[in-house]
Amino acid sequence: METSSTHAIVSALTKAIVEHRLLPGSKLAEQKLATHFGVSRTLVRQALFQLSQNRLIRMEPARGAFVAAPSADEAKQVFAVRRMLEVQMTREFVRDITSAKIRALKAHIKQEKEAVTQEDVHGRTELLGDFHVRIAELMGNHVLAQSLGELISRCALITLMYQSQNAAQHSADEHEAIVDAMAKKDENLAARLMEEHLIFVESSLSFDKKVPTHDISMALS
Amino acid sequence: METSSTHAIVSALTKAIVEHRLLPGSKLAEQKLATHFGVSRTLVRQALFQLSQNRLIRMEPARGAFVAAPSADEAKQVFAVRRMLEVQMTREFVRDITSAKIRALKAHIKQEKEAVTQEDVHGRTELLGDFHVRIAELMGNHVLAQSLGELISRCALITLMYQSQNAAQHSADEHEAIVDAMAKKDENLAARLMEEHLIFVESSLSFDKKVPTHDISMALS
DNA sequence: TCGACTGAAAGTGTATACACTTTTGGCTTT
DNA sequence: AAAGCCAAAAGTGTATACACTTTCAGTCGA
Repeated sequence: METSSTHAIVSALTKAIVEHRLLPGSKLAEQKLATHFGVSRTLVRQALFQLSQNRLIRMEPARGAFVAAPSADEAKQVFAVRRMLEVQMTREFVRDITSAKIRALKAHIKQEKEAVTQEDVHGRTELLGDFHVRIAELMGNHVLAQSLGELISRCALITLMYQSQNAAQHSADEHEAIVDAMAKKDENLAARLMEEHLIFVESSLSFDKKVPTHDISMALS
Repeated sequence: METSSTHAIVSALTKAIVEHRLLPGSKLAEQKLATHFGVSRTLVRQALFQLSQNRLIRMEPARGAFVAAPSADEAKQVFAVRRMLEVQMTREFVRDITSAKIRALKAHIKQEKEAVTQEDVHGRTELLGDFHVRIAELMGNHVLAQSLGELISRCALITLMYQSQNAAQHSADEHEAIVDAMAKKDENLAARLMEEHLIFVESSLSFDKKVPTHDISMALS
């Protein structure tokens, strides 16, 4: 099972949602998606179910699927979990660090900075989130990487909408400071910086904006 | 959408898998499940997809669904994530503790001990896992509770199979010690006990046993 | 006797059909 | 002109159909 068709649909929709080409609240009509992707509603439904489990969309009985619009409260909870997880992750990462891992993270940050200066909004948001997943992967813990990835894409729905370029620049700088502390094997400093970083990201969000909705085929084309 | 039929199937299968009435490796044939639950394959497939996302089953293309058999390595990773998450959770829980929360946890432990002395294997495993989720719920963080719940049911597949009554008794005792430390608002002690507890649970597992497979209708009846 | 072939049975993957619910647009009524 | 109402259109929820793949039993050949 799990033929690649549905996976392709999930990926395309995830990307569109996280990049805010599909805005929170947008209706995702099954038949429209089906014709867009050239498949039957069956596969679209499978994809939508999967997305609803990732909390990227919500499904209302007999009414259909809509792009999720996480509440401020939910966002706070997601960030609280990320802090719990990532502070400890940072500590364990430092305990088992190698120069190769440091190099990998520094290379990543270089990419981030380029995306920021080029004002590549989609690219930069993806990279800024990937930094955290990257650490998990470098630890070799795929379960951690997956869990964290889900949490991050869940709040990407929020961050991307409201993160200014300034904040993005700041994030990249903080990533750099974290890696520097890691390189010095200063576990406590790295952990503290990571915590402060997450607190900063969270505090830089504003939840009082109103968002319009969007046309599906335009967003996916 | 998300009509309750599929949810009922997911619950029934989850329970059967976690309680080891369906053993790792068992085939879950769609038509058999469909007739068992009195629905069409459509709904069964939805349920199976959901379970595969929770990693309770794995699906092979054109071959079908099988109860997952997590590897020792995967189990280690899951426990590593749990430690990261729960040590911090314990700290934050202590910071915001009330006597009502302590009472709730103590009541829970009482139930655990009863299940252990009555050798109620299914009940005790559920309760021992629920203790951890309960803490998350008492913090009011549903995201945390859900994430943790998924991790726990994922390794329930492992723990239940191999946990002896001795180990279960020991777990309940450790839960008690943790709550005592919490009640004293000793954040460091509570966190350390939680970490040691998780290390103990993990170390008490053995992965070298072989498991037979099972008949579906027998397991679900 | 054992292994390789073969065809039927069983099972999965996707599309379609159809009942039922929600939405929509216009018509009536006040 | 605005509110309520009804029928048609659109959309969701579940079952079924059908093509294709895997599995398995039985047969043939070495």
